[in-house]
Amino acid sequence: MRQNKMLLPTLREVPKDAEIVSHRLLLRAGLARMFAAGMYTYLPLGLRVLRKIEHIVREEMDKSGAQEILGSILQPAELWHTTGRWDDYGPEMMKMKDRHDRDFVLGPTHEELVTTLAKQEVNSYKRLPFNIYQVATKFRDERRPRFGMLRAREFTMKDAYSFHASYESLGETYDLMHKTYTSIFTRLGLNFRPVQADAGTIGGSGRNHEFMVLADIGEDTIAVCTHCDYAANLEKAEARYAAAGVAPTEDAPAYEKLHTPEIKTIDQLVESLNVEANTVIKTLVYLADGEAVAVVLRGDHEVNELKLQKFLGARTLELASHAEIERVTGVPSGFVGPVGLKIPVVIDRDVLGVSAGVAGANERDYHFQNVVAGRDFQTERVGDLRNAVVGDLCPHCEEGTLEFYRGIEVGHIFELGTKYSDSLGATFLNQDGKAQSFIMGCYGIGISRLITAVIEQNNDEKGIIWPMAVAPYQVHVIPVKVKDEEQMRLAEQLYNRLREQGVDVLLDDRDESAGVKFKDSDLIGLPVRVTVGKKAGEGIVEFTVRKTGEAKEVSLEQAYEEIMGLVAGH
RNA sequence: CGGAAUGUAGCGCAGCUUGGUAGCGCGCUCGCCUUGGGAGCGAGAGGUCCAGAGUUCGAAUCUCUGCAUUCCGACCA
Repeated sequence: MRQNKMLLPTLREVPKDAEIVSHRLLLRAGLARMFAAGMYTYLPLGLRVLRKIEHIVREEMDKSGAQEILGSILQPAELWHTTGRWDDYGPEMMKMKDRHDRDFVLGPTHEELVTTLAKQEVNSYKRLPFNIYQVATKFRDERRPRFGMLRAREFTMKDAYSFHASYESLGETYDLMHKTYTSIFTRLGLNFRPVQADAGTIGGSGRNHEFMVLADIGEDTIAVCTHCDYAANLEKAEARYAAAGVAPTEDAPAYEKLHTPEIKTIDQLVESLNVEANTVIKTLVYLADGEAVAVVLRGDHEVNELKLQKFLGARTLELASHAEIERVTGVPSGFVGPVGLKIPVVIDRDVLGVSAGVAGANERDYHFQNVVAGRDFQTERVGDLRNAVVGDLCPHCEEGTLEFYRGIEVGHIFELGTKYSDSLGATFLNQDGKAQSFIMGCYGIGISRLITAVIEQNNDEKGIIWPMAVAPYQVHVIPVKVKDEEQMRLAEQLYNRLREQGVDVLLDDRDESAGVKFKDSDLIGLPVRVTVGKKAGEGIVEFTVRKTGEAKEVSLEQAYEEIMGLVAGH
């Protein structure tokens, strides 16, 4: 491609609404433009990156034996009513009506559609297992689109769905997809981790893993063991309970009341009573399916609402407001405690290790000290209800502790089981001649999100540093002075020769100053640059690797050989 | 959905307090000059000042309402 007429609008100044590095570079390097929150137009350069990522994903999926289809994005509401997800997904879905006032959905994911397809077209165990996928646009009406393309309302996703006659078969395909995803993200040059996660509204009965690209701007926190390969999303991460830390209750003195006017928060307690936060017993009030329940935690811990919801078996869970707290407990928030509390109480197990704690007295402006779990309040319902914290013991091995990273979720794989086939009545005849629900798995990759992830992990103060595998062009050829016939002739010669060999080359044939060309070249970040300058007459050019900045003067022939070596395999 | 900020030329911003001819830098067009790190000189083009209503002789500026974008949180995956 010649740069002169290309729609490649690089920006010198940073658009003020872009805060994170990848978003700024996306705009500055002329890859895409935003027209409304969470909606982007890919420009030529950005589209090439998207296509290259898609290509790698397709190659690896095809290699795994999966078959590509393309489903309708517009879907009738009935499908979603049948599985109950019209309500479960709720406002996250883009909904619309046609001229007959019938409801439709712009698909946020395609389990309903593909399961229905299988129901209609496959009716024998002899056709199983199979795995079908598509690369398609998805719509989600996000409450808050942000971070550029990281959380968009319209985005490109690869989604795959596998169908099986047995759980063994599902497990095999799940493992294969795990391997396939690992190959894909490795080829993209990403630093990533597969982690255990929550299945969310996709649901499912079996295993599920998220593939996380490590990056500070990631929206998720992941807990990783220092010793073994345990890694989990914080929403899911367990901490091994150190039972040895439980103190004997007999030794503690009886609890007594303290006057603590206007002392409501843990921080205030820690300061005014001169105690450690880990000896404070805090009590939060939640509404689980509308019923009040008190959650008791150590002062330095945070409740994990997913764990709590599962522990309670609740369908909905929300933190009670100050008014509701006072209504159900009779005490203003800040002074609620487990001793003598009237509403049901659940306790995080680490509270059992607090030997003589400080807790709310269920009376305005008073706390108790020397409170002991089991002696002073009931401990019938105890569980792991808190977020793991740095330094917690690994739940998986004997030696490690947990450390935290931020991650961008770029893939998620699920063992679904029969959730969708059951509700949609998607069955096949098994070997015994009986109707059986398909056993399913599903596997997603956020293709457009990967662009953000790649940029986030591959940039410097000058711009993007594309890995060869996804670079929009592999080589940037820059004649410094386009009016110099010698320079242009040499540059064109290299450009044409590389193109004939199938190398993606961008030729900067703009009549711009050298400075402008170099700045743009660094910003766009193609892996290799060949500068044709003053020594063009001698057949000498400069060969530069963007990543290392390493530059050397070589003959045109040497430059060609170096490039062919670097692009080999891509 | 709660909190905060911002909206003026393609991009980045000033002007608003104290109402009176809409400005700067970059980019863009033309000419000259220049071509190894966002050059220089000269001449130009480009604006419903987010929208609507109000106050006023007069509103980018004051008031109200709405919309949009961004950030924090909640939420989602």
